[in-house]
Amino acid sequence: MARQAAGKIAAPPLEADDAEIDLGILNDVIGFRIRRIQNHLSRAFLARAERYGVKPGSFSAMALISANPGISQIALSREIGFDKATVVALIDGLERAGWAERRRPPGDRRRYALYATPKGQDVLSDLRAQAIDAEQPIRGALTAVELEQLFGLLDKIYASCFVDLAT
Amino acid sequence: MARQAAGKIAAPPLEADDAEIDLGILNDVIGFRIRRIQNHLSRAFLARAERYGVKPGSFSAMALISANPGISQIALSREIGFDKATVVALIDGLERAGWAERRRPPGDRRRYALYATPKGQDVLSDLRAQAIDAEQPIRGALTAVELEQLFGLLDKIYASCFVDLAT
DNA sequence: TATTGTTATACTCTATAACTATA
DNA sequence: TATAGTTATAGAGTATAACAATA
Repeated sequence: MARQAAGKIAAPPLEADDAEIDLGILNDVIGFRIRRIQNHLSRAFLARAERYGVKPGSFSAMALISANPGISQIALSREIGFDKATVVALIDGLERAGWAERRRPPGDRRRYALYATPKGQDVLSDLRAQAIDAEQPIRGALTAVELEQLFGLLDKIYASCFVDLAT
Repeated sequence: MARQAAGKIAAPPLEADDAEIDLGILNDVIGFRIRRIQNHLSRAFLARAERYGVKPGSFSAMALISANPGISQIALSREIGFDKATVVALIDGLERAGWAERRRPPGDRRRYALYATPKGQDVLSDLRAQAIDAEQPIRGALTAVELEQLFGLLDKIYASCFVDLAT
């Protein structure tokens, strides 16, 4: 509501526009409501992580590799929702940065086993801090109970995305 | 089941396949948890809405135009998070499809006032049904109370994205 | 034949910058 | 000078398809 952002000249006397926009039917569409939040979070995180040179997906990839040492590229691609071909360039970047590495596992010479390097672990730790920091406004606006509710709901919701596969 | 974290001795973990992937620190990152849900919803909706020829943003744009008759392109761009230049092509498409139209309002000949056509209203109604249908698995997995909790949390969360502007 | 990874390619989406016309 | 809209352009991001190596 308070328009005056610090530092600038008097706020442009925009007509009521902004604050009074009606979402209409979008109010009931979960996907829309979630997307605008995700857009904000994404931009806030990327702005903070800029100096690390992270690209969309590389943070997620690093986290998954770190948590699942030896994971294959194809399993990784499924988990982050990218095509396997896209993951190739992603891992190339991680290797160039020295954050992760490919190793040939003894059993199967088709696949690569992915591992995070110590340097990668450090960067990941920093990136996690940036991600949490970017979400601080949200965490600050919710009570501990609400935050717990949120994660519980996200659990249920994500699980529900796959139930129909079994029916 | 949890394989020794990155130990050097740790035997090559045979791929634990999808279901056993550990999210690691991503478990605590709201942005990641939200994004994977949004990805699913987005794809489910686009698959259903394919035959309408909707592009990303056109459903949101139609809903906002319909709920805010006479809205300007620039106000619309702010609301859906696109650049004003991007909105031009978006509205071009909506006009070509006969779903929306630009009118010059009497007061200010710089701006356009956007309106949904009757045909646009009909399509919007269909699209809304598709969106809700795409979300059906989620709605089915949540109780009425949980669904209400969800919308309440989304309200609070989105509002919190802007509070820092006032500080 | 199926699976993992790679390459080459093309397409979609979106922002940026410079411009016009109104105010 | 500031705002609404437009155009042209470039870039990021991603998928698709064909392929090689291995199983």
